[in-house]
Amino acid sequence: MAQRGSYAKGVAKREEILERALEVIAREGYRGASVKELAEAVGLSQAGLLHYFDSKEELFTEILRKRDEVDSRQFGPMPEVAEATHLRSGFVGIIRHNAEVPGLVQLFSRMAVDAADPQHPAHRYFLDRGDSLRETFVEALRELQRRGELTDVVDAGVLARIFQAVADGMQLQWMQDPSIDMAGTVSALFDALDPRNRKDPDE
Amino acid sequence: MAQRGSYAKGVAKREEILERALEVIAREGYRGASVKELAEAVGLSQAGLLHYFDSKEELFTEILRKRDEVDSRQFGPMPEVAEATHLRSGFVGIIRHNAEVPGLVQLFSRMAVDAADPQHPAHRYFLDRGDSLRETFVEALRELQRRGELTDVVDAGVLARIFQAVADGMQLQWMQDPSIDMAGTVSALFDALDPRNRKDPDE
DNA sequence: GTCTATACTCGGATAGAC
DNA sequence: GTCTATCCGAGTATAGAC
Repeated sequence: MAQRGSYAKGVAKREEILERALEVIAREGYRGASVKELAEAVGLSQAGLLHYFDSKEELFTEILRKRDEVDSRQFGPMPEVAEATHLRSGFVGIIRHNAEVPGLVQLFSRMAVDAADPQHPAHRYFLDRGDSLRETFVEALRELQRRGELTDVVDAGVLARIFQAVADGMQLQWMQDPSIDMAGTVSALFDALDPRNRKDPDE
Repeated sequence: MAQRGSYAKGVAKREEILERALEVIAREGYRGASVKELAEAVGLSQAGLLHYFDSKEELFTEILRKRDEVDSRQFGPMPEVAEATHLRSGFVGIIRHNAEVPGLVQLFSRMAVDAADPQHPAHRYFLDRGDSLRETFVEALRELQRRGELTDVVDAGVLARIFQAVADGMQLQWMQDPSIDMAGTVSALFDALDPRNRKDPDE
């Protein structure tokens, strides 16, 4: 099951399910939802939904994957965001968008914790996602450093980790108190790390 | 119950239980532990343990509180860490210490997600803890800004949020991959935000 | 392919004996 | 104050009919 190779089982339907699940969770939130709840929201019985996935954990992992896929379509493929000039606006834009879909933020954070267990289906997902995110970042950050728009006191790889951590950490704060400005705070970090903002007034 | 007022029920024992729980979780890790598991590890039956707490959620919330209490004893009371000069070393020290107690990091992160629900007993805990952490930080950060050791491009309150987010976010990354250097990365952020590191070589 | 029905497990809570 | 025993609900997974 779940294998796309050979003659996969209802791949199209599967994708459709994931997209619907995504909408539902984004709109109605995620509170440790059970398979049954999600199934009904998607218009299937619990058993019917699990027909397409091996387990609950796999199901939710696939939802996260689908989300990345959808996002990267909407916000332009990563390569584009990767361009140094658009890194900041692209990143901040995604975060601003996330503030519109609290359910997905919760799902992501919850899974991130559960997936700490190397046995969890989402474990590899998070590792790979982190790697690729930082890869994209490092490239763009290096370019910014070359241009003198970003501090070069710290290695770009470390800065990439920091940006990732800030984004994830701000989500935690925001879940407790949705009134805070996730995107604005991350944006401020770019300012704080821009050496040009610190030249003496008599430039 | 759980009220310290009037004639509390075995307050001493309660505290002892929390301290033991802390040790056990720190040492043996936390994998969404059940009350029963924890109870046995602490030398009680499930019912025996729940005699001291209203519910599982309340129990684990209290464990987090106890942890803060213990930590603040070990690392000097917050007021001391709050001193600008020691902010960085104090903060980084705590993070380094956290890397020695993975179970507590997991418990904290897990609870942070669950407590997004305003009904959760730990909801207030996280709000208050965040407030007080940032309060402490803001004071010290302002002093650093005055001394010219920290960028003043961004408001100290925002910087405080950023530091909190980085610490929390690095924990998530570290749970996935314990080989990364949480403390070192946070430390690097201090460097990156220090304007003195950016003066021209011909100072 | 999808449903209904059910089996099974786990975990939290509670009653009641000692 | 602590235990044993039990209850109950939730939730996943699976069997089997249609």
